[in-house]
Amino acid sequence: MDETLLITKALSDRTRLRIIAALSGGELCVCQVVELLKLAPSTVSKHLHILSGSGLIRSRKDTRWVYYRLSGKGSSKKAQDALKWARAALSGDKSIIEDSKALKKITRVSKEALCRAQIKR
Amino acid sequence: MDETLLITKALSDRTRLRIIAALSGGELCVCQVVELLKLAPSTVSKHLHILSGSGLIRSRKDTRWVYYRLSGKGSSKKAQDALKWARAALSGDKSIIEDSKALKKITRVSKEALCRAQIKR
DNA sequence: TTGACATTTCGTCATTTGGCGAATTATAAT
DNA sequence: ATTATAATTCGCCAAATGACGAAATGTCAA
Repeated sequence: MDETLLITKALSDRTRLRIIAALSGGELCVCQVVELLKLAPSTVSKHLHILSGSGLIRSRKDTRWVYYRLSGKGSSKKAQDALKWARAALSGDKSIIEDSKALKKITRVSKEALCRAQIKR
Repeated sequence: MDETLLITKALSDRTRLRIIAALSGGELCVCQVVELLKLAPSTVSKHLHILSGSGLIRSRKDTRWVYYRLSGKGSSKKAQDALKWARAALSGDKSIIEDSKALKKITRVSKEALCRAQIKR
């Protein structure tokens, strides 16, 4: 029951649902999620930590950046099924659609503005 | 997103997950759920209220007793799918199995001991 | 009608949660 | 080496949550 509870608790927050939906479009680095949510980096980091702990998302570190993605194969069936439900439940949601629009802009400019160092290489 | 959040919040508590699993065996009256959970009636009532508000369960009043059941057709697809996921996630869980054993005893004796008035009719 | 019972509502309290900024860690640029 | 950047951890605070008992509500029994 503990794993199930970790999952439902992870999904029981508006911000974390937004993160799940945002990651449905592919992996994002923390700074991009911060830009989308307009929350303090420390706050976002905590949410990502909670989602990670539930097995719903995974992280990968690339030099200075940490990228998060929805966890696919390799995660538990419970987590996969929960993700499937959550993504379906959120699809079509008004605020989620706005988020994905905002995300398009963010991923377009992030390489210049958000992560300036990245473009300089 | 609000309905989705109501559902995930409803599922994000150990006691409420136990209630969902308990109702998988069929409807129960509040006093039976109280007996199973060993919590104060007021506490159980509040949990049932939260689950009702999310659309995951429904109630029916029969004279002096109120019976709760998992909501089926007629509830939203989100709720139905969430229930399906939750029930699958909980099936086989150790503490849930113990609960269902305890429930067997409760439903067997409740008509005599728990709801004495009921047998007197 | 009076009393008993099932359930809910209300008020209270301790714990958890979500937010922030400051400090810390790790990595890259100068 | 020093500085700057991305992310995390820590400590703090306000708000939400889950527990209880007392009181209120509605229904049945005597």
